Amino acid sequence: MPRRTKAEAEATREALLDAAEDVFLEKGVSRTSLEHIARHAGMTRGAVYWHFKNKADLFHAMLDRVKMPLQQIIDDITAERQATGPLDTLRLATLHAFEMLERPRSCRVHTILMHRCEFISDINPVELQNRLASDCREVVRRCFQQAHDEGLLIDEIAPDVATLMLHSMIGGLVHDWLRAPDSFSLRESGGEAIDRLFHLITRRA
Amino acid sequence: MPRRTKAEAEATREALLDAAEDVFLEKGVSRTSLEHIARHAGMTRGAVYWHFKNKADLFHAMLDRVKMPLQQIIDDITAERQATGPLDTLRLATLHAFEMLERPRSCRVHTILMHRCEFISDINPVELQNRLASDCREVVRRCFQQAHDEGLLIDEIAPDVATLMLHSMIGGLVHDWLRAPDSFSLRESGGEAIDRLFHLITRRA
DNA sequence: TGGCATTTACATTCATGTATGTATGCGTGT
DNA sequence: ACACGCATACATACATGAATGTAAATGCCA
Repeated sequence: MPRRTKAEAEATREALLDAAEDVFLEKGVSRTSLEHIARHAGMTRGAVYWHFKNKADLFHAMLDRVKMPLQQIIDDITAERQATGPLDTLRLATLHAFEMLERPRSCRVHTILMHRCEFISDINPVELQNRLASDCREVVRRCFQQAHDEGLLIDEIAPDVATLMLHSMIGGLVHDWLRAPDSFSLRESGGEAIDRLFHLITRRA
Repeated sequence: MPRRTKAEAEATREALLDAAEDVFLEKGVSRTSLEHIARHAGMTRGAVYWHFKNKADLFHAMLDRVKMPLQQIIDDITAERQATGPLDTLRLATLHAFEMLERPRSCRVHTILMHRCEFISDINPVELQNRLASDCREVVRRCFQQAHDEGLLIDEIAPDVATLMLHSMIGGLVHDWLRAPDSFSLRESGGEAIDRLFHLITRRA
């Protein structure tokens, strides 16, 4: 029964993307066919090929519905929301990214990106993450540099080292949590670890 | 020209595994066929099917040639090599794991495991890493608990939090480094970050 | 009625597994 | 020592299934 209204067509597009999230998450990207996705959404492959050029196109459309955590951090830092200083800016941006990640769709999509896919056509998530990571590291580094210049950092920690410590802790927490989201709360346990790190490297008054 | 000596047969087996590392690393696991691997080793699929049951079997044989970093850490900690205390045991075990990871084969295989594969038949690397991670976390936690009991940890840091901090930093460093091994030295930069973390949480005399 | 959304049908490609072919090393008997 | 026979270490050929992309058919809203 083809040809619904324009709004219904848009709804099936979203349903297809929802189905893609489900099946990708369960079976991995390369092992799921477009047939699987279509059937899971109650459609046939024809619907998929009408809305998307191919599997890679669908995959990227799925990615476009969420924001990368590192991109979120970059944006938050450059926006400097409610900053009481560069260290607090970094800390709040990190916690904000954790909150965003715990939203169901974000969690699903990023789990797929991290643990359920290797390559998709000629564009690979590793390169994408690589650029994001180095961009983010640079923004964080500038922030720590500013904190250092303002005398907010303890002497033992150089801005570069602080950057690596924070960045790796964020990456490790996200990576571990996405592998088993039920094993701990990213916002609570992860947030506490981040808080402790900032507590340790902040110069005490 | 079939039937080489037993030693030569073993050599082709190793050559096939070497080829698998190369091609998996370049194209990802799911996108490489056994034909690709065989051709890259100068053989045909017949050789592959002689030495291995199928792709999954070959993949696991490839994994068996290296040791998991987290397993290395677990072994080092339980062996307590040259320990001057629980904190130093943890620190040295971590640095040792970093050293092991920088060996070419280890680097290649773990890059494949982290960034070039999603599922292989019915056994998936995520589950494998998951069990290793929780085992390792438990061993590390006991070590930090002992350090706490001996008064080696500063008061602000509970053993559980220290465990999460160390574990996530290790995971993040390894993850980031494997994504771009040339961008920094795991042993040097990563080691410095780890050293700094232990410096920060150790009670000063 | 015409163009939009979707299904159905079809051709092609590709990886896999298996079956078969084949030449060689190696043990065995004498 | 030497020929014989077999198991070994591969290569080749083939059958199968699965996924992809596309073209034609179909129904429905406007």
